[in-house]
Amino acid sequence: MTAIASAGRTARERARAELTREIKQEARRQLAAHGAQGLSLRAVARELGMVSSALYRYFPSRDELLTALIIDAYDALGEAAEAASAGRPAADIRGRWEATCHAVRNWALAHPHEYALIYGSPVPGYQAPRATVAPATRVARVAGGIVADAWRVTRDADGGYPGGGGPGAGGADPGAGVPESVPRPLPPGLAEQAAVVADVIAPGVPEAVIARFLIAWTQLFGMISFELFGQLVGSADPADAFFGYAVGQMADFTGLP
Amino acid sequence: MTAIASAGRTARERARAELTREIKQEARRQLAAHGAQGLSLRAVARELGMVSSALYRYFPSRDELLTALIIDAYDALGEAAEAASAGRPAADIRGRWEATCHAVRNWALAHPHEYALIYGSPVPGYQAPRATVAPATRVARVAGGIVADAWRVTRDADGGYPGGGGPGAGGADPGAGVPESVPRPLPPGLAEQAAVVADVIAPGVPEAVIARFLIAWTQLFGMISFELFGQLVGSADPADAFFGYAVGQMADFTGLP
DNA sequence: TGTACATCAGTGAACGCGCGTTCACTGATGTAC
DNA sequence: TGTACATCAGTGAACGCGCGTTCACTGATGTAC
Repeated sequence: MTAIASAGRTARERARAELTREIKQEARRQLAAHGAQGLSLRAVARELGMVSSALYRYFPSRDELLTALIIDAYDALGEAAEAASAGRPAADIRGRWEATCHAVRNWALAHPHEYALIYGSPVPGYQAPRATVAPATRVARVAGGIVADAWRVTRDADGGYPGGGGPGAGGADPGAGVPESVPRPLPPGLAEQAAVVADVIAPGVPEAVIARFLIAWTQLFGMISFELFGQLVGSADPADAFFGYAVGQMADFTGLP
Repeated sequence: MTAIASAGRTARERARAELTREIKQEARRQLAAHGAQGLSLRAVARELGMVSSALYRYFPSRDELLTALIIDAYDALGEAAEAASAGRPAADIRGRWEATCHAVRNWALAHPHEYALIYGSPVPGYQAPRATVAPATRVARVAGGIVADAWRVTRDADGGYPGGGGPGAGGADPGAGVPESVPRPLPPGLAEQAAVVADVIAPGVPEAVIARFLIAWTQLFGMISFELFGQLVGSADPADAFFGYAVGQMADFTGLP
């Protein structure tokens, strides 16, 4: 019985860590059954065989418990995306993009209520605290990294990145031909916003590419939300084929090699 | 005092219609304040100066009231889209598309909680009845009509609709060039689903075009949801410029002239 | 190593609140003759 | 046109339920000497 230097040193600390985990786990179950608004401290306590007031030793209020669940959800999604991207060779840019998109969808399908918690309608009366901002960007960072790599590769190859003739580019090109390839100049405010996004998530990538990436990104989550929330019933449901197709199309659209 | 043949004939009927309207109106206010789960019959009655049991003369249960609100929301959104599209000349296809997209966004911004009610996370424990299906398709019908018109125009002009060389087309074209214009073959299930969508919403339009339209459509709602639910904070917020840009890009992508 | 004290987890009762729905009722409005 | 009866809107009390949070408490665990 050597003293194992585990995470929680004393028995108290270990018990506390474990119960904290169990509370969140049970809360997640409740989330799945009754939604965020239906998450009840009393029900969680009941299920764990505790008295409701005991939970206040672990979370100072219901909202703090919700916050913990939100942060965990963002982290789990971010981790899934990171693993998916890392599972492909760094040079396989399109493979990383597709794997990441599918990982996001798969996580959402596997944890629909946690997905709804972070990407669905906000819980009325609940204001997400600052602590949730950082974990929220984690998944976008994965995608941004892929776009940044794509940009570097394409530029080094021939500088022929569509609509991205350099930072701030995307000037009017009246060229005819296939409509969807007409580059449009970025409207005033968007270029600045895209520059900020690039700084945070994909340094060095021109604004025009970031703008297209944002379009692809909102498409991805719009598609997943539609699938999850039942909006595709009667059209692209089941959504597997549509999803795979859209992911490829949006990779093209963003200009991934 | 001639007998005015108004909608409700007797005084009772008129009073009933009016109160029904007032109840829904007050319920909408509650929705905005506390979300769908926080909608309370008692609170609605209280606000109207009635006793809670009186509401049961108008709606047999809380869920029926929710259903009425959902149907009204779909109808209001559909009507806004129809008006926007009809406000442009029929031949101005891109103008109709952009007006429709902006109308959807503007309605969502003006009625965020009603938008959340129909496009946000589903209310747990509430199962939308069949009666909500038809109104739900109304807004999509507007967009489908525009795509159908676009298809007719482009085909009659030169048959050069991108990726749409006829129904069921979209075959592999290995052409190099700008990445986002590479037509990809539709995966197995998607072509059939797209054909069904075409039948309902945009008759005669080839599957490949419908598939792109579905991508544009999910992008539109993904973007609006991100804006409304606070997911764009730190990137494309405020979203006006991004929205306008994306609408144009997705019109290109769908192949609108 | 053993004792005295401080810290902490969990209890059980209580506060004050709101909810959806049912039911027997009163009184006003509408209808048939 | 006037009366008798049926329909319907709204009342008020009640049922049975669940919720978040506070508080004084007991007893176990940890720490300092």
